[in-house]
Amino acid sequence: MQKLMLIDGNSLINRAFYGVRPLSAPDGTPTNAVFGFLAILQKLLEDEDPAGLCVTFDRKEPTFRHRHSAAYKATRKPMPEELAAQMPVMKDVLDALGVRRCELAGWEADDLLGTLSRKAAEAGWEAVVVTGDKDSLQLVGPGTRVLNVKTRMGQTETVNYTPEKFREEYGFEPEKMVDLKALMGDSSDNIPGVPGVGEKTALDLLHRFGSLDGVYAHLEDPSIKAGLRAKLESGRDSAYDSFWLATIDRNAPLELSPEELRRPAAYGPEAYELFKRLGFMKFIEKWGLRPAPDKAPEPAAFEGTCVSVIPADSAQLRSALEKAEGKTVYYAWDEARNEFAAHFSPSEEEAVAVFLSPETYGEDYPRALSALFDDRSPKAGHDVKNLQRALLEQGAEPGENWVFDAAIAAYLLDSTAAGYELDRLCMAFCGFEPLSADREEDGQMTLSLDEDGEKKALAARVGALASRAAAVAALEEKLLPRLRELEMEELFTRIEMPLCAVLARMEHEGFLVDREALHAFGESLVGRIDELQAAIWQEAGEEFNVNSPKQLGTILFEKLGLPGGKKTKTGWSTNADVLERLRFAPIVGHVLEYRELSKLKSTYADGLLKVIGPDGRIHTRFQMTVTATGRLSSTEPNLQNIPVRRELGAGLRKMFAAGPGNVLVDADYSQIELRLLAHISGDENMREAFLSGEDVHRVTASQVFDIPLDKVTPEERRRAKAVNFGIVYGISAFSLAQDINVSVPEAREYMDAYLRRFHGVRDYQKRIVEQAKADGYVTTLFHRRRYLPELKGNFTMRSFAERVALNMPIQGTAADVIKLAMVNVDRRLRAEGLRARLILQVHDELIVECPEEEKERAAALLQQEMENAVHYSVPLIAEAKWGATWAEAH
DNA sequence: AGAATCACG
DNA sequence: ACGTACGTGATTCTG
Repeated sequence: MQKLMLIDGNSLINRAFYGVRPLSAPDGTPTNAVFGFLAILQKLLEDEDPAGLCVTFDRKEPTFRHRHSAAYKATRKPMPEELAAQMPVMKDVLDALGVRRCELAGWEADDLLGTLSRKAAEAGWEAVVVTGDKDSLQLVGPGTRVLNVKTRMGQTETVNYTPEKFREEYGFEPEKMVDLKALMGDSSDNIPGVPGVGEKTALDLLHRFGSLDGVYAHLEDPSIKAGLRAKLESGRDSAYDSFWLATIDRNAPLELSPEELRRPAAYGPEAYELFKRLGFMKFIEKWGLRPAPDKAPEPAAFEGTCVSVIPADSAQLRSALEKAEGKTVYYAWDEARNEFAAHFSPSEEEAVAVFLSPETYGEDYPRALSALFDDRSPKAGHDVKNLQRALLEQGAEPGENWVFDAAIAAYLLDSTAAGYELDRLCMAFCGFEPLSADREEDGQMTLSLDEDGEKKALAARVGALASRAAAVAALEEKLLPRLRELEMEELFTRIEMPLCAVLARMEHEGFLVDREALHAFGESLVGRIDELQAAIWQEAGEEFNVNSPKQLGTILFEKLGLPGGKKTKTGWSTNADVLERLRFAPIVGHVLEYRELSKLKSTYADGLLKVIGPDGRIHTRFQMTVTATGRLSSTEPNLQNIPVRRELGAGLRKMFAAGPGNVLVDADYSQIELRLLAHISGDENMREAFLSGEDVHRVTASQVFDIPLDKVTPEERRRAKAVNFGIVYGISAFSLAQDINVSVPEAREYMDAYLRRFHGVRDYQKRIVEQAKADGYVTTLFHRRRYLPELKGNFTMRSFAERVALNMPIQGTAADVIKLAMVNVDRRLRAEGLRARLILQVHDELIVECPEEEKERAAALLQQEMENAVHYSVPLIAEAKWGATWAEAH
């Protein structure tokens, strides 16, 4: 049977709008809802592959029904301006894709969906109605399904309502959806229903009496309590009016037949042009959109002479670079081939590209590279840290004076963007894509072509790399002024750019690990893991995969009947929080230990062994453009989450060691986030706590529980610590209660007491949220910013965004501060001629490896630079220790 | 590919 | 009434 997909345009674009991060076309038109809509559409088309497609829209004019309803008084909520501005774009997009739109004055989108689905059924097609609202569920029936689309945290999920599914969920026939709405109403649709009757009551009434009429026919039924009966009696008119309002009219005067709604076989060039203009790279690729054959996209033409130089020796290289003196040089590299290009403009009429390939140089390649990156000019690139690391791996010098990184600039402008690849940035900021070097194809070309062909292939590689370098120049022109406008030039120039080289060297240096000890540790776990598995199977009475939460849940909560609340959307929750409460059952203790050990074995023992380099060291990769707050992250492997909290796991840190004759110096900030909260909020009480040098959690306990400082018990301190953490994260009483295992009212008392005592913090919280709502973003003390579009969303999203608004300035400023400290530490270590080198950062902790004899100086230097990176109204304290291993030094 | 879990600050 | 702490990454299972 052929499928006709009917989409409720208004409902879907609304879903797409909320919770989608801000996004706009190069000309400034907001496009986030359109983008979100397309993402949903793409998934729908993939899943369902319908033969026909139509999107319906509401008109602004009130419908016939609205005008004639006594109950319909309230005006509809106006569409947010930002969304309304996107409706014309939405329509252009659908037209360009050849998707039929349908709207009709005086008729609601629902009526059109109803009418079209009826026509589909009559023509022998299956209708699939897609909507985010529940009203259309009344259309479910033979030949018509409804896909209910929900968006959660950017993810879309659909519920497929067949008649069976509907009956299973609601317990009555789909057409009785109208009766349900008539009773319970629908605030989003301005359907009043019976005042005082909600979903629960309405469902119960329908299950017992079958329909609205049934309910009113049995109004005197003794099972209906007097209060409810009174509500039903006084709400009778409203209920029947609501019934009429909620009924979809499947006979709208529409002339469309399913045949006319067939999808086009291919998308035309209009779609390409429009999507390019909007910056929708992802969809151009996904849907294979192509420009009209006669006008392939061209980067803005360069009027002037363009010279490509492939120097054959260092003399030629030197002379090629002469004219670069003082001009910014833009670099690009090809990771797979290890080829590098420099691009610069000696004058407005000239452009020069210098290209280096290992093929030409052999052993001299490092020296040639060092020359290409010498310090006669400021340098710029895209993903500079990785480029610098590549040079270090080659044995070349990346040079100084790196002034611009397109990826980092774009990240500072929007730290929650989907990505910062060069192509994407070009498209978004300059409106064209650079030529990209398709590496694999090139590789095959060179192998199979003759000499002349090889020259062509080489020219293509040079061209592609030069074009990428030139793209960086174009991006600098767009991004740098914007960074200045947002007051982030300092952050960019003084912190992020110099940090690239520091991180490149840290990655290059790596962290020595004891391979044998790590292997032995892993092996030592195997026996116990097997024992535990056997015990678990025995206690369960059957063999199953303990690693499967699903199977484990079934065993624990169904077979063994342990008390467990359903938590996750796929079934039982079996996380440590849940299991910890069930420790009385021996099997649960065994599962917890099994989990602990298998985590250590798979992620740490086995995982780390896999990434030890030939030099015996682990070279993590620090990501500079990942986090929303400005922190670094660490991957392949992640060295920022090596166990420490529990004894067994902490043993791993004995295997992270200093090289022969060396020692590790580990310095960490004490309570940096709380200190920054004290400074940023200006809370006098909290500042005094830090200035006094007392343990801040004890001070907090003494204040919150109103007891003398020396009477604070360890348990009170523990709770106060949890309150402090919670405050930094923007806590609710519920979560605090959960965390420290007290009742919700009790947790609320703690929080109230806290905010009474630290009213500067309370004022700060209020202030920052208001500020965020007014601006749409929050910033750190270094002006790093994070946009918070979710502040405009529903309750859940808004609450989340409010917590982020509280936390980001604190977490983000801490990130700024330690980054600055790293730049200063690295600079001083080198200036003072020490051999000590930074090798790891773990958010508030820096690790240096140095010769034994430098340890005191390195420790002092670390502490000094960390404590003096900034001078705020609360001192920052760092403590440095040393040892042969990470375990000893921390 | 997404969900669940758990390691860290 | 809602739904429940901020920021990450790796591994494993599952559809």
